[in-house]
Amino acid sequence: MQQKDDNLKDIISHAKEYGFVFPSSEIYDGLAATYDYGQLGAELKNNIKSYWWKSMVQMHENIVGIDSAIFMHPSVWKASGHVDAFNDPLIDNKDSKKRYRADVLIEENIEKIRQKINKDVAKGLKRFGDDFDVEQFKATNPNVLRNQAKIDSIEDRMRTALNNEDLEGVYNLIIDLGIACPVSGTKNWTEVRQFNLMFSTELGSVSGDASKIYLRPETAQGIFVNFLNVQKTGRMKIPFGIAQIGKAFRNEIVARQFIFRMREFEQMEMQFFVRPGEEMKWYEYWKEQRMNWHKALGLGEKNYRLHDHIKLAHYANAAADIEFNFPMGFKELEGIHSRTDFDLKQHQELSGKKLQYFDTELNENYVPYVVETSVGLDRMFLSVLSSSFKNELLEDGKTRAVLSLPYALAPYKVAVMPLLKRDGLPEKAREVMNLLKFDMNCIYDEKDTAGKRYRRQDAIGTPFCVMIDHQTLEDETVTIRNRDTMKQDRVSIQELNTIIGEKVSFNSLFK
RNA sequence: GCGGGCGUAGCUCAGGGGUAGAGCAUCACCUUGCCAAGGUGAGGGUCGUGAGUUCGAAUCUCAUCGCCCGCUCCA
Repeated sequence: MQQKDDNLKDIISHAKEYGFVFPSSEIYDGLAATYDYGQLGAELKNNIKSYWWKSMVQMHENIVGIDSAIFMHPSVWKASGHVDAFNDPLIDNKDSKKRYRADVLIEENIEKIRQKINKDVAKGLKRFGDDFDVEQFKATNPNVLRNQAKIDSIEDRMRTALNNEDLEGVYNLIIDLGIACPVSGTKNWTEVRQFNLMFSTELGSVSGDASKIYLRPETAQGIFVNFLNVQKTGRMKIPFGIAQIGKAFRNEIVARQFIFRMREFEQMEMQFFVRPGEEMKWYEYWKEQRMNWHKALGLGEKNYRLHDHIKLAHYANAAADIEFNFPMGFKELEGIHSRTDFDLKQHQELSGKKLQYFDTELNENYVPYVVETSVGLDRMFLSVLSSSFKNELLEDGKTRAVLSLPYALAPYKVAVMPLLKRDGLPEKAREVMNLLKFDMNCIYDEKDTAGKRYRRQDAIGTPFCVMIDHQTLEDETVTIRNRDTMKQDRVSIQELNTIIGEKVSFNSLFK
């Protein structure tokens, strides 16, 4: 484990040193768990997006892509369940260091009082036997009445406080009830704090409740609200999918572990609309497809595993994670969920608009079921980076830092370099670079010794280095050096585009 | 929020009361010429911030801020 943590540290500093990922706002001491992608990170990230987009959208006739807004109508999040389900008042016990949901603590207290009533009822039953009228007893017994009044008053105070978002009121209620921590037994509480999953902001220039809107906590809803738009304008026939890449925001209580869990992150999602009753078939189909997609990258098959969820979210009837062996251990990389017709039905209800599909084969209308695939782009980035980063021990006892990125994902595909900074070699190198730069991202480097330059390219994952030497001037050939084998071949300049182009193309991944 | 760790040059760190150092990196020149770390020179730091103690604080005290790790939450 120690080894693994150190490994993550090395990756973080390597990422910073070479311009992949910087801590955000670093000159102001940074902002917790927020990161910026640098010049090479942006290239790598874009390449990952391309890999996903090409394989999901362009290679499936029945999947199209959209790009919806981050701001959405507030009702969207009521419909999706996000407003109600993720809005918890939390409180900490200072002695046990345990954190509780404040409303749950109060509920438990109420439950205790309810038990007292039940005890009294049980006593009555024992004493009077079959003649005992439970309802009448509850309505008249002073003990029961007193306890019931207590419950009513607590529930009333709690409801009022929660509805008014009066956190102090919730705190006072806990204190007044004398609730103690089950672990430490003390009543030494922190204040009650609200943890909202969603970030909110004000739309328009006048602040007020009416203009409060949220930053989307998932991109999926942008797809659901456009279901009909896309289906009709694209004349889509079920089964079909809508894909999207975009940012989402979640106010995680702890956002940690580099770019693995951030409050601002990017998702690559596809919602696949299917006939009711066929969802499990497609769920299995996409589980397999998505796993194959990951494995095609060649980061190591043993680094992936499938984890089926036992506890399901409120909208799902089946769910699985594709987990990756990150430096911190196996963690979720992609989720595949059978979301049923929950979302479309909810939107249909709240919007009052029919969100249905007329199936000409069945000759009937229905709300489609949905199978979702959702990859964390930043997690994908980390999986690629962490599994590619190596400190190799070479035969001569020296070490080299190398990023063995999949060729298609590498920020630069080729580095062009003159062996010497004179004799017309730099000019010739520029010529070669001009030949290649329209087809692939190139970098030019003439500083330092050849070996040093090779190492620099290894460290940023550039698959190929083309060296222009004196022989080049005579016969138009160059050496091309491979990042992984460190072997060189001499080839003619004319062949370069084909030779390199073939190897760095996405096609090799799709086959 | 709690607990722990850490803030000195771009990076890795040394220095623990007398006014800031090394290696690497950067830049220039020389040398070499296909797998990093040859030579010479140069630039670069109000030692996280603020207060206190002291003749004097990077160094001691207190506070504060930030980052990292762990715990609580997680679609």
